[in-house]
Amino acid sequence: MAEPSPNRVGTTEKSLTILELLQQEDGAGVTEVATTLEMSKSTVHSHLSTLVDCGYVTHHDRQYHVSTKLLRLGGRLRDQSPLYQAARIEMKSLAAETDGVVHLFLKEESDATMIAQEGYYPGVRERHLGERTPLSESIVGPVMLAERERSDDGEPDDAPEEDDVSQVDDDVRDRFDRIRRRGYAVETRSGSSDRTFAGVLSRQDGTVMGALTVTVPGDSGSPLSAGDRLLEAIERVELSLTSWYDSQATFSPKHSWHVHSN
Amino acid sequence: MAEPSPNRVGTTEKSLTILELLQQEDGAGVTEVATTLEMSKSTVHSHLSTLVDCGYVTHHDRQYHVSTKLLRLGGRLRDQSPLYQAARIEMKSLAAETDGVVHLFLKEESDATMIAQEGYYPGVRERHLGERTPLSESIVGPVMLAERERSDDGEPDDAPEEDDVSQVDDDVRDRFDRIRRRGYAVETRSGSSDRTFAGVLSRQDGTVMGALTVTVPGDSGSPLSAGDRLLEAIERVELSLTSWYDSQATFSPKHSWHVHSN
DNA sequence: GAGGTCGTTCAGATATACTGAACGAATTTG
DNA sequence: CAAATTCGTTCAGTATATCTGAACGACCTC
Repeated sequence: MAEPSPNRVGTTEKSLTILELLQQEDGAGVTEVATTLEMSKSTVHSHLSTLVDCGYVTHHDRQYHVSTKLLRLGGRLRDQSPLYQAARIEMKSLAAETDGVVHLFLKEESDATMIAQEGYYPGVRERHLGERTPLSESIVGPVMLAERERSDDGEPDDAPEEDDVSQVDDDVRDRFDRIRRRGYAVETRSGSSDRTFAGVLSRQDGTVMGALTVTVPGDSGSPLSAGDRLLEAIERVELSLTSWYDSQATFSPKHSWHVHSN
Repeated sequence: MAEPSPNRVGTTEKSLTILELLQQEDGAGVTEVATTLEMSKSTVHSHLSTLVDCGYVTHHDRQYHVSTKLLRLGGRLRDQSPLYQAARIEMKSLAAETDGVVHLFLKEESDATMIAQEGYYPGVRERHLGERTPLSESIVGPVMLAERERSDDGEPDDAPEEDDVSQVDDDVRDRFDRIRRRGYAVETRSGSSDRTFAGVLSRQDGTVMGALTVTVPGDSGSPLSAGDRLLEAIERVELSLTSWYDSQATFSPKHSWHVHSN
């Protein structure tokens, strides 16, 4: 919490800490925040009043809750992203045809963030909106890493960065080979009969933008059709995505949308 | 912007203003923010560094963007809400059976906030996640106001509050009567053949929690089935909702979830 | 290669955020 | 029903941390 703070910061950090505490506890009073964060009551009151005035916190009945403004700001970030716009239609049809749950992930550095969900059935693995999981822990990780290796084969491009893919053992490498040949990865969670199919979304130049997954219950129809259907959806999303980028590039070459090409 | 600020605030307000500017412009540089908000470049740099350290802003390639942390915080607020949990299953089935788009609204004071969407088809009215519209402008407004009037008839309950329903003309009153008798409202937007059916979600005691809407294309099947199907879904959601509140009330009578009973 | 723009850093001066105590109100205890 | 406690809020003073302005280095443009 009390970082060495290489840059110059201070008051805002406290306000945001309070905000996140309200999120975790979902709702708290002044003294509760003050004792938890070891701050003066009056200080907490000032910060909370500020957050209320700015619309980030509500103040009903002596309890402070985070408001829906965070959802609104984050939602517009998502809605404006070309990845979401390109995937929207396919997510709907993919979920409808497979009768499963479709998740859209956005690649951020070495993590994958879930930004959209379509479909639902009781008992399905709960993924939270905006949930950020490291690539090494999620199923989208292997498929992204495998895809990256493939593009690296084509052209050395940039530096290999900070990832331990260079020294993978043969076991993992074999798995990557399978994923690469098939185009998607399959995961069967322990304790559940659900199967999750995950494929990567990348641009024409090979940069990975995100991933698309579809989870179907174990007792659903043909097990292979979901994977094939996923590949079709991915192909269409990538097509729409590249066409969007082309139209943007020729129009206004200002700033490309989140091209963390590193 | 420079409000009279009845309370004591200051630095945090500036940081949040910068954050919202980054959201609107989707991404900006230091000088762009400084000139827009009439602040010193070094000041803006400090605030942006703070936001980056806290994870609310990313800093790739000389451009500052809002990160997905806002979506994550807002998403957890939504996922934990009993309204969303109760409506999840019904939203899916309602969207699937009507082949339309289902929106879930949360009532906040005199506004309705869209917190979840299920289904999609090209050309449908775009509602943004977290979008907050006054009750007077949206279709969910009349249905909520009509429902409130009905509950007011039953028991005077609280004070009539600040709303101009008391002096509505007969035209509006007739519309309310129709909505009350049917249970939902229908809206046909100009320039589109889509029809939106909106119904209110309320607890057993009559307090309005939110609204559920389903929008179907004009050329879809039977026009009435969507409304009937909506009523079924609402009934089930309200059932699940009240049972959730009962289990919570008997378990821990600490703080009820967002009971803006006023 | 020169001019301009942009991001970043640094030290000083000013403003302002933090502390502590006290008040009123709501809630719980006896 | 009354007393005591808890909680939220307000207020003035002090010390802190924020803001300013200029200067440096990097990047892009002409």
